[in-house]
Amino acid sequence: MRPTVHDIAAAAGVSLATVDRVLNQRPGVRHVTREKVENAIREIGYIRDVAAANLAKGRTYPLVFILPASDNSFMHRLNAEVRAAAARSSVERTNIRTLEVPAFDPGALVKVLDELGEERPSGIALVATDAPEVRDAVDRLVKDGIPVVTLVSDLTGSQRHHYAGVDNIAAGRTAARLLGRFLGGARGEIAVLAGSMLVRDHRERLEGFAAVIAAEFPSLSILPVIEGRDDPEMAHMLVADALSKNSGIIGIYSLGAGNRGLIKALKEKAIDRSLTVIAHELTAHTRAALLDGTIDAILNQDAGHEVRSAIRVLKAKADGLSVIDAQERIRLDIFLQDNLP
Amino acid sequence: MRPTVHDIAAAAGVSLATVDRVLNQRPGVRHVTREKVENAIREIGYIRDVAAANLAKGRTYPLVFILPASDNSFMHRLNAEVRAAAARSSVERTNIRTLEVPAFDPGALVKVLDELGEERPSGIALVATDAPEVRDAVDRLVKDGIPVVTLVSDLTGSQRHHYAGVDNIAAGRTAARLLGRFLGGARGEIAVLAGSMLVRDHRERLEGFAAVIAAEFPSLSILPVIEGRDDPEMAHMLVADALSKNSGIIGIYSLGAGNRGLIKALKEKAIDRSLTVIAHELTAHTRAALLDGTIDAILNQDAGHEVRSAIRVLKAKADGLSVIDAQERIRLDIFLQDNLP
DNA sequence: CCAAATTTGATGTACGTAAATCAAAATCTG
DNA sequence: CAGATTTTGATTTACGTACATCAAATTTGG
Repeated sequence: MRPTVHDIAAAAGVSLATVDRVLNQRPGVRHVTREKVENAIREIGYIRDVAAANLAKGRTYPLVFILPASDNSFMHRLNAEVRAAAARSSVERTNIRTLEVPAFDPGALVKVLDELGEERPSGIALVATDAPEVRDAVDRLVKDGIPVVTLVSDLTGSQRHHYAGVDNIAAGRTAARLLGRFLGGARGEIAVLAGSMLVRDHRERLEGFAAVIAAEFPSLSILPVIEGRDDPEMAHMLVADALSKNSGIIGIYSLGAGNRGLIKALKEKAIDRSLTVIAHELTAHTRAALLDGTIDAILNQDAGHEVRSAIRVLKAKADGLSVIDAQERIRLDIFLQDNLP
Repeated sequence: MRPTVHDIAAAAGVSLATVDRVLNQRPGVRHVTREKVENAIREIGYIRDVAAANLAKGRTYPLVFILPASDNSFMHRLNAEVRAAAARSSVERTNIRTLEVPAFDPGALVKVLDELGEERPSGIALVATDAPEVRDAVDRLVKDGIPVVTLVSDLTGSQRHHYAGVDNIAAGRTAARLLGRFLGGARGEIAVLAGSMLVRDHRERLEGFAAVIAAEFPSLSILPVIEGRDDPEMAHMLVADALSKNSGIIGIYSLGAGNRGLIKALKEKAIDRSLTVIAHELTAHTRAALLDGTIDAILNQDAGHEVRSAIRVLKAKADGLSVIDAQERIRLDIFLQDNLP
């Protein structure tokens, strides 16, 4: 049987009340006594029964998710997953609130973060806009003892407790190797469709992609990045245009959203050409395109896993517990026609 | 606030004791009263607080993992993950026991399963040997109300509650497409190294692999399967032999274990040849081979995820709760040099 | 309609922890 | 050393559920 507070009391030769004072850092315990109790805790290997403690405290974990107000399918998905998690709140003792902030607006994000500093929720998960002032705001929260997890997009050099998202440099590198290998030594040009180079995850994907292409596939050259602002219409126009003008394009890497437009352009302009296409994010559209051969591979991050992981980590940090690292690593999913879920 | 048993009692106009009798299916409640209570439960949306219930019951979940006594790195890994989970037992209220049974021995497995039917643990996870008598033994357990999860290898047509493992047909198909695409239309022969065609997961991988090669890569032909019994020595010998005798081999698919031997053979016999190699299971050896270019891609199933998922599912089933399906889907990991964990 | 059987209610204890109160003991201050 | 202060102990209640006991009410059978 697992040791209880009573066992600590017996082992330390003190009363239950004193044990409680030590465990919950309440005042009124002499230094020597406190140490006696702490030693006993260590010796008998006491671990607080979090379930019982939460029951006694009537504890819930108020968590806040800060998401950008972006109108693309991935953010919708993320939002839906947060709501799904909120629907499990009563079982998980969480109390989840979602705040939407304008995308790419560090000022707005900082404002929200600072307000949350007053409110002191049990944890905060945010899709970070990578700016120094945001980093500082996050560091203030962390210093204040509030668990912070970055979601999907990380924050350079910040003190955030955890990042629940994929390694985007690795994603870009993987895309490059897949594309390069699929093209099998052919010579030609690669078009890259991104949302915006202002977003850190897109920048990182491009960085990884370009590095591997340059180092390992010298017969391929990357055209100037097409920025489609994650917007299907715009992506459609820009890609169609590029395909019309440049007949040397043999591959496309779509590292952001707006793939609906990309696919439309491909179906219009490239039925005769055998383009190799790698895209990010599994949606109804990209899935269909993968199955009909318009797209060759899809790289994906599972929004549901990211949200659930963020919640697990925030709860654990709030209780000062450790997490199972391997469990919280968000993996890059690679989908071909054959392994779609 | 979440409704409690008291709220049910009030809503149904009965006493706490009666609610308790209904909730825990104790006798001595008239049919009409039982229905009144059940309606109240449904109406106010009561959900039992599992943490409090477990506390009151002093409940633990005795779980049994049945693993084959195979001496390959994947099974070692699986074993280690079960032990790691057992180490978390006190926190998770589990009580995990591992039973090793001879591999490929349906009789031994059935015997163990039948004994467990007497013992009635909270749940059983087993690496199934795909045989009718095993299926029947599992179905007996399920009929008896014991939650059963197959792990890594599934059991055809059985009533098991859940399968915690990858879709091996999809894995084989994925391997084929990767290999085919990487080879870019070249003509030649593909060697397949398996453990044994008696194991269901290996058979399925081959089945998927062969289907896609036949359908989509007609320039490739598959050589008769090499059965290395998941043994490095044997794999080494057989692969070296095949490479010596057949200069038409341009690709290799290793769908089982024993990759250490494969890699050794490749380094000895194929330094001059540009073979494309796809292997299963990420180990220290395959990882190194992937990084130095000996292997081109690794397909992997995460043993840790499989074990943790099996435990979550068994606990949920034991409590009659539902699981988050997306969370319990075991994904096929595809690793290239660039996205290794 | 009465006795027997069944159903229901009332109540208490337990699980492991948190939190509060009050009294007793120990320590410190002057 | 008295008195003030700090530290410690003892005890109680609570969280939401499980489970047991005994009494009271209701239903059933004859």
